[in-house]
Amino acid sequence: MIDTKQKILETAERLIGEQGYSGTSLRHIIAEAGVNLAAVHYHFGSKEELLDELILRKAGPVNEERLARLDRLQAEFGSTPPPAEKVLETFLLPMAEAADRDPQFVRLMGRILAEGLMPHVVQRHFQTVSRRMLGALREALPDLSEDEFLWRTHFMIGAMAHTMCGQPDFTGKGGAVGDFQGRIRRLIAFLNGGFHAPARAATVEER
Amino acid sequence: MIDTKQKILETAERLIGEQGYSGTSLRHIIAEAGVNLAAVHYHFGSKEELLDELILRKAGPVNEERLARLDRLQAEFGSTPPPAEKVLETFLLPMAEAADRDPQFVRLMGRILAEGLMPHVVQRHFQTVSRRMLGALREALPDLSEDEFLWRTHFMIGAMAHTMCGQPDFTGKGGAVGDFQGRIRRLIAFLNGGFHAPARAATVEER
DNA sequence: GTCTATACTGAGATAGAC
DNA sequence: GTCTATCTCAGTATAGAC
Repeated sequence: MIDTKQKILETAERLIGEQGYSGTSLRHIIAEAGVNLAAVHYHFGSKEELLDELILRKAGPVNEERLARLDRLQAEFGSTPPPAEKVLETFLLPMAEAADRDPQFVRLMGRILAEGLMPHVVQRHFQTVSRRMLGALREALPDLSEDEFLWRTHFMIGAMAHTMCGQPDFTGKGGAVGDFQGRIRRLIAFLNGGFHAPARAATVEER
Repeated sequence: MIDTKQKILETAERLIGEQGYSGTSLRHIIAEAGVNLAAVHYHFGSKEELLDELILRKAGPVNEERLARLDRLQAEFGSTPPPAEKVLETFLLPMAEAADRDPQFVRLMGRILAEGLMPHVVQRHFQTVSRRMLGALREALPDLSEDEFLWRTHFMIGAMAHTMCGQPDFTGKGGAVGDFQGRIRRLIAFLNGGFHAPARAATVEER
């Protein structure tokens, strides 16, 4: 049945989004999906390749949207590089919009990034978009040293991953659980401030 | 042998720091330490409690140093709240100094935070210091709304965790693997910029 | 009190029957 | 394509040796 593969994908996405990759066993997935354990290995090969397929299906459209928006942004600005905040928006807003449509997926991606698992899988699906985004960001921030810039993108990835898979402890008051766009707009403002901060480390230790 | 417990702790710290908590089996630990599997459960009860003991031994002194520095900082400033950057330093620098002495531990802690595992264990060891730090940070940033402040601390945790357990991809050039203090000073500058960013993402840059 | 030997359950993976 | 049976290795539990 073609349904089998689809049911595995849907169930895996939901459960991994809820409990993380390591926290979700194939046996849990197949029980909820009502399929046989060996079917997973027949259709995907391994648990890791199941995740790979999941990422491909969900992240692909988002990454295409990102590249399209960056194209438009750079065309709009012509020869002058677009400001960092605009670049951050083309990178982060498509994900936020996808998240409000499909919250499971973004939590899944956040968990993958945060857990640091399968870097080769992540790299394969995101290296094109990340190379272009970081290039555009670099042009917007020509005054930063190369090391400083790389570290700040590292900080950005960490903040982004953590934001994708969780929320702060709103003790007492509920705090909007959904509303990824609002959350991501806050993140963009924060990151923009961070990227434009004076680089004092560079003055303390020279490189 | 009393050495058994110590050997388990040392080996576990090293291996978990290298491969993560989930990626390190007890059987790998006991093989390297040259002890029996059941000895782990005799001394610690479970893999999770072994990690708990590890965190207690290593994070305890760092957290005491953090609180002591915050005390001194607040005493120094009297009734006016110390600026955010100073508060961030009292929170982050003790960890960086410990890291340059003992790199394994900070990578271990970063992995725990990033993997999002055992939140109750993390909470128990860090709730005192985090409550005081966030309180001091809040006083330094009275203009932020409560939600905005909470989200920004969330971004901070993500950037911090990611920075503790990894480094950017210095393609080609090596990039100092150690030097946690330099890395953390860069992070402090970045976070300080983020915390002081205008609350709503403006269409036009103003910095 | 400390540790060893051993067994139990559940994880991912695989071979082969249908 | 699907399913049963089985393999290895994970964390855990316990009885008993010293």
